[in-house]
Amino acid sequence: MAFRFEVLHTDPSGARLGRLETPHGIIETPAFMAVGTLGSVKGLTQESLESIGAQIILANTYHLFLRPGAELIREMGGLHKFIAWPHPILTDSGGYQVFSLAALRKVTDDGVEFRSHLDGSARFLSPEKALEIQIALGSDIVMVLDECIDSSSDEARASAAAARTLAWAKRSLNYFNEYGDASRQMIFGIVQGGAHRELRRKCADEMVALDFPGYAIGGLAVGESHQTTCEISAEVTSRLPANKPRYLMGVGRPEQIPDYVARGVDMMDCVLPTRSARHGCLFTWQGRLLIKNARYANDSRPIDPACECPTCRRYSRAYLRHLYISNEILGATLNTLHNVYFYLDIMAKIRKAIRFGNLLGFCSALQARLHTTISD
RNA sequence: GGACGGGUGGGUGAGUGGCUAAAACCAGCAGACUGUAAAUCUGCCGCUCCUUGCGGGCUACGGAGGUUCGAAUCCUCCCCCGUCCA
Repeated sequence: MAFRFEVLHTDPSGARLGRLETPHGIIETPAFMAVGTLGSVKGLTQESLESIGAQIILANTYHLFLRPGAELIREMGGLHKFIAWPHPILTDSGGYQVFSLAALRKVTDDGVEFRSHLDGSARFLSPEKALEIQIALGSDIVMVLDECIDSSSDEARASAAAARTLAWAKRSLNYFNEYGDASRQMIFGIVQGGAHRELRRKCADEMVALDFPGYAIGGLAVGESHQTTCEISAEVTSRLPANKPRYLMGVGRPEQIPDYVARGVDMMDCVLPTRSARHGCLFTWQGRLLIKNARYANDSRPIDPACECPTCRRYSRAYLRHLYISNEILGATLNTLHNVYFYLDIMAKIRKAIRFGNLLGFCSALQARLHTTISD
């Protein structure tokens, strides 16, 4: 069987240790997936991703559809070959762009009409089209097109988006069953419902009834409190089948990740480590470090003395600050390498904690300091 | 020696009587970033006082005088810089 997910161990908190086998490799869960929207984790080479143990990365259907186009990627032998990443890839459907590009799109029951941010041309993404593209890309995990809304949306709005997401999920599944290959790609349904528990429950139950091989929780961490994100996540995961992977989309901050894992989440992705790195915000076991701060001008220490990433093993804060201030590309690369390693390291430590049944102990130790900005 | 042009806050550089502590950009300082339209965005950036307010005082547009209720802006002289002519 090309895909196999198994839960190896469950922590008292509800956290799951698992492994997901795909045709391009195994993913140990809970897993963090670095975001490579355009087929590139910004600033990093595929070699460097491998060197820090990345097992899966994300790419984006909408963005690759605009450029270079799904057809070209298919001609080039598929996304894995095109980007020279022979390991697992998950493609997001473009559902998030429904949310983030609100000013440039129009949503109907049919699908989403986007005005391309590249050239202004009209582009249409339907559930079927999103699947067609992802099938052409050949990603290991494909996501259904969903309607992502602001978490402050009222119940009527959230209900409509959830209903649309559900209808689209059915169409997506039909399309995939007809044109896809379940031995080659795994399709995930996405639960919406805003910050409304009842809607989330309903959407989760109906999504489960469609019997997807995996489920995602979307539309969270888009403005609501962390507590709400946790509550909604717990609400949804409690309704999802235990033997299938759960993916909480778009989270989170380092100190929040264990909270999601404790709600039974197996997979996460977030632009925070990569974007923050480019913006000079580095994550450490002591909290966040803003490398451009003047206080690091002559600091010969590594970003985090407790970190064993390639950046910390070799380069000083002073040098990294210089690179950042001077706008040198290398700064973005080294910073990104550190932050992604840091996230992967958190996940490795979380998996270890789950194995020993002590995730909550790990959480409290971690969270006491991770939310701060360090100043030494 | 003569003719033009010009000297503005750390830098470049707008501004040609009050709306100017003085645009914009850069530099500097600080902050934000959660399925990436993001190597981006935001705030501060003369000194000082306090009841921290679209608050008060002081200093500031090469220098010194002057005109004016009011001058970076107009006039006079001086000092610098650039270009051209002797």
